[in-house]
Amino acid sequence: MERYHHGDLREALVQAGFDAARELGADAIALRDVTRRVGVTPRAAYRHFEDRQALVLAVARRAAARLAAVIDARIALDPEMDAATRLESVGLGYIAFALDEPGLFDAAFFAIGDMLSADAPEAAAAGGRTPYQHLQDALDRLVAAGDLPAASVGDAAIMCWSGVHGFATLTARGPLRALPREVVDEQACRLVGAIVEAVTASKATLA
Amino acid sequence: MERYHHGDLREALVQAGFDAARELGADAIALRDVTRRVGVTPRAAYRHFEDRQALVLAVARRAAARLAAVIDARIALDPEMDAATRLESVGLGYIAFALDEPGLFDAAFFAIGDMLSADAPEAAAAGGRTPYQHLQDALDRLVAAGDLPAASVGDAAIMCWSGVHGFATLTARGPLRALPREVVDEQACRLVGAIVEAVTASKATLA
DNA sequence: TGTACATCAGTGAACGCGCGTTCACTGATGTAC
DNA sequence: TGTACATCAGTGAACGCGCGTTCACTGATGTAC
Repeated sequence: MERYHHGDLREALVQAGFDAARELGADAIALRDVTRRVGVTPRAAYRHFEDRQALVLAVARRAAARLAAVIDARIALDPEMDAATRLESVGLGYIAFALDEPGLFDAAFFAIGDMLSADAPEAAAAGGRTPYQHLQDALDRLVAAGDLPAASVGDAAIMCWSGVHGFATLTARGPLRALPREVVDEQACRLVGAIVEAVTASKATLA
Repeated sequence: MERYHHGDLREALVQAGFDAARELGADAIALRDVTRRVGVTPRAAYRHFEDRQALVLAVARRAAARLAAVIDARIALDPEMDAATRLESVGLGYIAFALDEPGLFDAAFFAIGDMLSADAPEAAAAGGRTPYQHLQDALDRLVAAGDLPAASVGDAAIMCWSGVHGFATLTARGPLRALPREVVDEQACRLVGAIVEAVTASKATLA
């Protein structure tokens, strides 16, 4: 089974890094460890990646893609949901991912940054969207529905992302990590509901 | 000047760790590096700290105290401000600290967790309050002013902290770190304003 | 169809690094008499 | 007031670890003729 020419060593290395990140977060993505997992010499990694940083980035994109897939799945539950509900689904998917996969969430955060300016296709899920594109998309639908002025999309994106990311950070690995899961889930619903309400309420305030 | 018995080596080590964290964050607090900065043998640190973790915690508390001091200073600008303005000051102080001292902010986050259940006095600033106590205090004043139902304080705390922490993380070292400072400052004002509005609006919704 | 050979993907060993932690120790300090 | 001595706070050297990265190399592969 272990042939000399590996077949797709690059893929295997990214997957091993993904597994490592899942267990312990982005810092745990070590080039030596990853090659060890695959059963290959450390040197072999340099045939496929410039340096450690390049490997970490590839893993981060894969983790981001997984997050996008989680959001995809939430939306797929009810493709006909209205724009506000869709925005809530994006936020709740984000939080659920952070709680269920704190290591991957940590790693993904590395890659999500790319998505602001030039989006990396590797960070998209099967549905074709990156996590940030999901947020954008939901906000656009809110605009189309007349519940958000187009000029407020930028502010709304920052507000949604900040609230949801902060909550995810605090509860997944931060100071609120000791809260029981059901309490966290309930708080998440309330928080996301309040954010969406605040964002759409700005229609009246700013329009 | 360098006497054999150091005088207060413990204090010197915490300060050196603080300096290290300021430059590069919590991960940069290395026991060997810290003793090197102070000009002392690595072994000497074990006379004052159980292990590295204990040193990191001490530094984290000092960083949290610094954050509390920044908030103190904002509030001191106008001791007569109303409750809502005070809450905004807490949030804006939190964000400003993260932007001005990302390394210390990173380190402080370690310690802020303690503040939920048993507060560590070392994490308080001269004013006597820890960062989290500042938030609690501002919310209590909102309740006293009749702008927030007492039953909503818990939800409000999570909402405020999440929004502000997320924004701070995204802009200080996260994906939005490239935004120019003046844009960040303006967004911070809008975000904090919206959060406080949302929190106090819940009076109508929930009361 | 069979073989020569260039290309490519790995090997295996070594480098220097900084880390946390432990060893047996020694020099400085201050207290008891 | 002077000295013996227990206590304490440091020294200095070493341990084993895992890391990223570089070296010269060799075994496998597939293409050209």
